Amino acid sequence: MSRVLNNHPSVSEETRQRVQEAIRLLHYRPSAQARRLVKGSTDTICFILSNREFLKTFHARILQGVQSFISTTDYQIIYIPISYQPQIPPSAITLPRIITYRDAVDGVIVAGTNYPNFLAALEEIRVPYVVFGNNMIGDVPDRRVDAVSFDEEGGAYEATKHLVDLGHRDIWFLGNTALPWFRDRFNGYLRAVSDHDLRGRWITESDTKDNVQFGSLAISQAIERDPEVTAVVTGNDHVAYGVWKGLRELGVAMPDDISVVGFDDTELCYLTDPPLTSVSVHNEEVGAECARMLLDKLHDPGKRFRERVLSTELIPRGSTGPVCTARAAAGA
Amino acid sequence: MSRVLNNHPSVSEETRQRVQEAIRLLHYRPSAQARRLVKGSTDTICFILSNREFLKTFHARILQGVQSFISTTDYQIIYIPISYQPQIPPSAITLPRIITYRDAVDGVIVAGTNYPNFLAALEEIRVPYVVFGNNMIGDVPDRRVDAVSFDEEGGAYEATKHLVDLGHRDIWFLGNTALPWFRDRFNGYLRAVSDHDLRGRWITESDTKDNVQFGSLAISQAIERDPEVTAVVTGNDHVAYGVWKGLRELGVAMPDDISVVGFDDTELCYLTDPPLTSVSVHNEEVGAECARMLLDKLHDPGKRFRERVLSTELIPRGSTGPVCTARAAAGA
DNA sequence: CTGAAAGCGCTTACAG
DNA sequence: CTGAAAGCGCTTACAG
Repeated sequence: MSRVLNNHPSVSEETRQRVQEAIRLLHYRPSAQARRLVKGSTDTICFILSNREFLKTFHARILQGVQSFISTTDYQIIYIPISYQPQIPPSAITLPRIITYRDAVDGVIVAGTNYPNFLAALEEIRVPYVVFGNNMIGDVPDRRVDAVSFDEEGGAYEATKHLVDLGHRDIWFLGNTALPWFRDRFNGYLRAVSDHDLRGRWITESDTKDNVQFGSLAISQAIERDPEVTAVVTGNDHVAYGVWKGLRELGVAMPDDISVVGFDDTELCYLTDPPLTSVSVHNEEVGAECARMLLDKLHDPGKRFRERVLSTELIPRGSTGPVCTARAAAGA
Repeated sequence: MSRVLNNHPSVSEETRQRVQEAIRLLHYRPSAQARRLVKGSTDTICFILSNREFLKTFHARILQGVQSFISTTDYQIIYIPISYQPQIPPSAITLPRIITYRDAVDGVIVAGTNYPNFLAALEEIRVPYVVFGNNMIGDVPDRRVDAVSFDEEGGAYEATKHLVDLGHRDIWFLGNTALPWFRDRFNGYLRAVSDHDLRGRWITESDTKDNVQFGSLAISQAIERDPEVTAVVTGNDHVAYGVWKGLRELGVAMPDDISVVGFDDTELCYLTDPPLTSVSVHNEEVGAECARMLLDKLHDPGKRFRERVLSTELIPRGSTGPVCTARAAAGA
């Protein structure tokens, strides 16, 4: 019967029919466990979300990318959120039970916010894994991890350049650089500003963890300190949304007086008027790339892959416009 | 060795030590498959998201609830998005490979948007399942499915009553009732209005699928047709957000001139000024309840559970206020 | 308390 | 082309 189930070539048509008839009659369903035991593989990968309160849209899109790649194969995805302390030694981390088995999952995709100690713990039990690199905090010491990232720094560079190309010269950066990813974005901004011989100005410290609120506050401070400002690059869409709100309260028009660029290309972009220009990080591609890399590793155990960095894409929308518009408005 | 691993009582301390030493030395990790084969159970449940483009926040919260309940047990969750046609017969639906096995998953939680044919297909292969009931479209014919829902109708009733209690008499409902869940909410609104001898008015048709846009349009139409309107109940937070935007453009103050209630208690509630009063549906509790019911079923095979309906909770915020404020403002 | 054996339900050479 | 047997790596009575 096994041969019928697995489409073995050497089965006579008649036998095949008979067996399939019996299968139907008996409501037979094969045992996945027994098959896996003898096959030695599980066709299961694990998507681990670390240190996040729940699966927000950003990571849901990554998971979606993983899923859409994986769905072309026979693999399936186990979803596990975990949390752990950054400081504790690897051996003190309690790994999810399921990955402590030798053959329950073939490999792991590690998303969420992660620290080197967790990766070390995975190394210890020799589970093949791929990391979503952008939210890694701290360096992985001596070895190159297999990671997929998108280019925060390049995205911010592009965003800034977009404003420069529109004629802006007085461009601020608003975003709390205590967050590592905001720091990379800030660096991209700095490089772009310096490449174009402009003077950069910024607000990178924040009392609040609420990025929307930070945005509103920061833009009013920026305008106060620098009434000539015509454009801002923000740490993410939430900050940009806050900026939009702040501008409305101040009676400043976007983009006529001030152009605003967000980052992450979230749903927030469509909640402002006009919609936000933003940097899309293509989360689904990131997820698909994680999945691809992991499957490559599974087929080629022990092999190390270089970090793969996906480029971002600026999506121009109504929140950014040529600087002349702003001047005309100011002159009117 | 097995006895050591499974903490069998009758193992001498010395033997235990020796065995664990060997386990460490050899980097031994047990085989999940072999154990499951002999145990006969998988400790795996499957979270199926039907007919959705991806895991949005609403369902992510349900999944989170499932997860947080399940994490107190030894179960794990396989995540599978699927899509199928509502009209085709059950036998024509391609079920995810994994649940066609007899012992790969112990049970299934069905979320997303679902139709009776899919449930029938699950019945056919005798997989224990629990359905998230609110997004079921069409009735399940002769038998009671095991489902968990929240009370849309009651939530809308409560929202409307909240406005009545604040003194509002001219309350509109805005929401496209082509969507079944909006229809239930509309019914709750109607019942509340009728219970308080008020005349209800509404806009329940829409050309656009964009609820934000619908909200903006609808509120301006409502005001045009009925300048006396002092409050609106909306289909969900997106509609309410659109209403807020529309009000700003019209120069109408919220809540001073018009009070607004949203539904779902999403992140949007904090994006308006002031924040939206909304009806929380406690997604995580819904998820946890699905998980609890499914595990109950697994322990008690064949048992049918009644649909469990969880109550919603009105979360009052700044977008609703007493009607007197509005009158005072109008008089000023 | 512990060793040795049976058995879970498959797949896959091995004979015929 | 197909039947019968070995073996995957565990758990759990069964002896001792």
